[in-house]
Amino acid sequence: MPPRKLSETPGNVGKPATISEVALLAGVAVGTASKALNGRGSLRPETRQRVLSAADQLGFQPNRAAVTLNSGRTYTVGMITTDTIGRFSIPLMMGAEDALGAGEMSVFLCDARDDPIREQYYLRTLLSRRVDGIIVTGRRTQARPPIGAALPIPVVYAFISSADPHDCSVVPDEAGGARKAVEHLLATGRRRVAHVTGPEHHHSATVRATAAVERLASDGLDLVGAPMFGEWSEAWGRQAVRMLLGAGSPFDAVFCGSDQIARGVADALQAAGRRVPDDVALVGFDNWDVMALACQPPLTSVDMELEALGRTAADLLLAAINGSPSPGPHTRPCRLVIRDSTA
Amino acid sequence: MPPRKLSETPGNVGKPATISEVALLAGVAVGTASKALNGRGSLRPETRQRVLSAADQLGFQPNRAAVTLNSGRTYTVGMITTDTIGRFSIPLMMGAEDALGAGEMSVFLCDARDDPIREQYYLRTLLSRRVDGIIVTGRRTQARPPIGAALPIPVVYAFISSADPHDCSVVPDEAGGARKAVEHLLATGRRRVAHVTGPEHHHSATVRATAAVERLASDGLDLVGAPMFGEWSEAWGRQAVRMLLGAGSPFDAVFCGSDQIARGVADALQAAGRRVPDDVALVGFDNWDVMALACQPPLTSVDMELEALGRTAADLLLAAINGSPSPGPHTRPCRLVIRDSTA
DNA sequence: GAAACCTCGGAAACCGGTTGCCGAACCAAG
DNA sequence: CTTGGTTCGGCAACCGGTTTCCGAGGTTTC
Repeated sequence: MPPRKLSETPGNVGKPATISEVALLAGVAVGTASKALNGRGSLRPETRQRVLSAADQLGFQPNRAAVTLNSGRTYTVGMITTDTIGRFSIPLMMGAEDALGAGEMSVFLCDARDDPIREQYYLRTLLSRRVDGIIVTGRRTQARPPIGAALPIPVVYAFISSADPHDCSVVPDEAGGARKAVEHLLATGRRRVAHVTGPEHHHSATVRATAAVERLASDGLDLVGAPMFGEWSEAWGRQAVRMLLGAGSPFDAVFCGSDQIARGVADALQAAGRRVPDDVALVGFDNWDVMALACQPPLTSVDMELEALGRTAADLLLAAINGSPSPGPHTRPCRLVIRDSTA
Repeated sequence: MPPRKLSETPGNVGKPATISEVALLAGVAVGTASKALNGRGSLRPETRQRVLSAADQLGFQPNRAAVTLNSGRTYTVGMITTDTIGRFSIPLMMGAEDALGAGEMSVFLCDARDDPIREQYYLRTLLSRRVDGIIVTGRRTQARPPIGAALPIPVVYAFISSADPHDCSVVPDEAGGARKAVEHLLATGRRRVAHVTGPEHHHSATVRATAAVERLASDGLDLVGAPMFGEWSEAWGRQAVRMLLGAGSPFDAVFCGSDQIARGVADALQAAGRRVPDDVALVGFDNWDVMALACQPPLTSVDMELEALGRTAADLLLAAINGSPSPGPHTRPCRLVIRDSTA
């Protein structure tokens, strides 16, 4: 990114300059100006310089539509969030936008709002605009039907995955994240671990619960009770603690399916006179700073590294656009962030 | 440059067809096909139909670059978030994207990350892509320097405002929101209101505090103590309550500059044995569902209606693109959402 | 001094649509 | 049969660049 002056006044006003105006000012033909600006052809250095300074003087910026028309490339990708732009989409989008911007790509933002009609509308729009590729993101990790069949451009699914195993999908290793959480609890001496999480029909909830159970089993341990499926809410976390305490089975750790649940659990434990982490250690999921840091005590949590995931998705898309596709599912590790709730 | 693949799949969702292919299939000239598809010129209905079904059969979508090239319009706008995409930008962006999508416009997403260099880079990119207009958003309502001088396309500032009073800015009426909050507390019989808010150097904090003080004064009342400036965090809310209780001045309501602060206040009040709303009524700001609903009790809060604000900004931009600019600042009212914390 | 070779830059085709202009074909009227 | 008016659709210029091809002029070589 070359440092430019903030106000190139002559070029800023009115209509953008065209290459023919540049050529006229430099006293050359249009084609020659094009070569000079792109470092093509063989020109006398002096001529090239004359064109360059004319372009600079006029604040010339090539019209991308014209460039697109004969290169076939738009240097643009579409990003479709299948559901509403939310807490999970944002870091994904930021990571992707970052990686694409570094590759001189611009990003079309499309918010499909869980509506298949809108989704297809945006798909058609993007194809009409001849984007070089598409990233599909969403809130849930569950596999979804491909967004289209036999598309002329590469598509990468980020966070969500495509039901077609040949499609390129980038997903977090949620099971691995859950294992890391359990391992950390075991390493700090906990043996009686309960699990409170979201609804059973939610893919993430079952994957994480299953991984937690299996990891405990490989150390010959059982979960305290069954995995407690409920909602992704603080209220459910509080309620679950009341149920746990009522059941009477002792427990010294709770692994939660989300930070919101964990925070509800923390509040309810405190209200019941149980100390965190002394009596009960607590691990959340998502590493959502708003929850994890405001919780008392601050929450150990599993971070899915969504921004890096978005960046990876963008890199894979760029590679596919440049002719090196990486079909199939790709998994990225989660990271455990240790804070006071398990100290 | 790989050679263009010709139709290998019978599926029409495949590679983009050109208008000349449509014309060939329909047995007409290219220009005629164009007229048929756009309802221009005078064609026999039968001919028009033949072209339309040919286009349908090939899944024809006009190449937007070509359309752009001779209309000069891209049907695209840029959206620059000056700071990181976050909690405030999202509803703004969603609202704007919604309104623009309804107008057949696509949106370029640019995340400037509080970096002026990135901002100018994106501005140049957008201008090079000949977007029809630009929306500038950000996290803070404070006026900022114009993003560029004498730009050839309209610019609308949403949430943040431009320091140039001739620029079109759409901002929430934060002072009005604060007044509504105070009025509601007064209407429910509270007389001793404290105010806990964010840092004094933050524009929103001072605007809201000033409005609250003035509204109380117009009823002949004073704030309990001075406005308490601190951070936008729960921890500060908790600390402020300890300070308030320590100071000894009785209070029956706390108006908070954010929901996060309010939640901290709620927790600390409960820990101190004060009941909400019986002993102390509580009003937050932002109506951030995650905080306002999870708070115990659920929080009365001021909603800045950011999504509607984004929609308004987009509508103003569309109007400006179509030749009817609305320069200067525009203010949109806030809405008070009443919940149990002031019941 | 002539032929071969370079250098440099202009002319024009092309990308994929849109649109103004013009002429062919058809019809009715004189 | 000619004239005038209409209808319909083709031709070609144009949008703003990129790229290929080619030729003018200068230089080298024998």
